[in-house]
Amino acid sequence: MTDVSDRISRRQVDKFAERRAQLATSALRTLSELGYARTSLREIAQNSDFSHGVLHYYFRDKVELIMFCVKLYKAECVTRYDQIVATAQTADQLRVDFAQALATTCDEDGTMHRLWYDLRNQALFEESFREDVLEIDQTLELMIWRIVSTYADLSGKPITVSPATAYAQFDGLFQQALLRHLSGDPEALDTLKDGVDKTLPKLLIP
Amino acid sequence: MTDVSDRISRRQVDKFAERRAQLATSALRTLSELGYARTSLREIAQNSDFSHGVLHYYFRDKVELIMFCVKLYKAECVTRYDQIVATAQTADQLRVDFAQALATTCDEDGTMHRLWYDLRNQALFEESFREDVLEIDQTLELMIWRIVSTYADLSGKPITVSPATAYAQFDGLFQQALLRHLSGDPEALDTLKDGVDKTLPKLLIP
DNA sequence: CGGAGTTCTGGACAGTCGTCAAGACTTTCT
DNA sequence: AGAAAGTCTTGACGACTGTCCAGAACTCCG
Repeated sequence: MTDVSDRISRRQVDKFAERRAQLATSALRTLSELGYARTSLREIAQNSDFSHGVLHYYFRDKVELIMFCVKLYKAECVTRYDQIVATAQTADQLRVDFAQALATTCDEDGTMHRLWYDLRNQALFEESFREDVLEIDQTLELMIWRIVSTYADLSGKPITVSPATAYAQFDGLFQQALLRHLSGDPEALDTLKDGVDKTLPKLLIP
Repeated sequence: MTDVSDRISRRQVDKFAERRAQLATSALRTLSELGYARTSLREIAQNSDFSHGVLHYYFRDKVELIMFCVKLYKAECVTRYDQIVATAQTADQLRVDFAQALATTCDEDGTMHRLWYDLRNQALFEESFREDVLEIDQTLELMIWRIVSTYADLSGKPITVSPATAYAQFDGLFQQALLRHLSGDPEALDTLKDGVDKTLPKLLIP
């Protein structure tokens, strides 16, 4: 009896979550194209297989939908960099791979990443965004910290800065590169790689 | 053709420009409070001494008004840091003053600065914003570069990074601190100062 | 004073927006 | 089979937006 109802409810929950993810995935296309402010629920629905009303069936409001979208993207994004940590054999290789990965992300996922920055910026104004934004920011900081501490291990030297400082520096480099890159600057990606190349070693004692 | 630019050239520039500045100043209050997306022209007018119609008498559209506002703020902002360069006697003093100035700006002008970040972010989506945003960004990069190169002179050591990299790092630190500070983190400003303290010396050859 | 030029008001317009609810369609259970 | 629950569509609502404009109010000079 309880087994049956459990299975039923679980299956329905799965289906519910599945459709949420499906809607979120198609919403991400629109959001990354237009940004938070200019994206309407009708526009999202038009770029999906459903009508605009269904969004309120699966999400409480616009904010919940968008937060869900960005978390979905970020969760997948972080794993990509952990692979670099796992496969790196030498400090130099890690440094090069990391710089290349940031440049590739900037190039291929630039439109997605600008959405993240857009949302993080909204958190500067709207308090309701802050909890989720800070949480995502924390996972990114930890991701960078795994890179840096692995680099330190491979180099055999201690780190001199805090996780927050390390993250802020690379985030600044990436953001700057993103702006230049989207503006059509052909050197943006190389400048990014150069910046990372120079910055990473300086986080350790020479 | 009655255009805004016509009025500028035809009339006594003084009075027209004066009112533009007056409107922009009062608009800055609203903009820094609500951000780009949520600020309407009616809201701006309500926080000024005029009605909403007058904004289109002095500004072509919303974009021109907002750009004018941010340029106004940034012009004043940059000068504040040049004073530090002018008065610094030693490298250590410059480093401490710079770190303190960033922390003070973050604390006192945080709401203004988040507007700048908001606008720079819009440029990631809207092409029409990019020209002005890149121009302002350039003046900020140069401002940081004057700090760094003066610091290098006083230290007697050469710089190892490009202006773009130096600016990106400090900008990242500031932005991170701003988010934490506005979120109520009491350590945000100290973390910022610590990050700047650690970052600035590492831009030079040890 | 009077009229021309300038500045400002407040309403109208044509949209867009998020949200909601009534109902239709589909799936699942009894 | 039919009932129940779940899913989705459609249209409507009020609120809000940037822009424009007719005309009131003001300034200034002859």
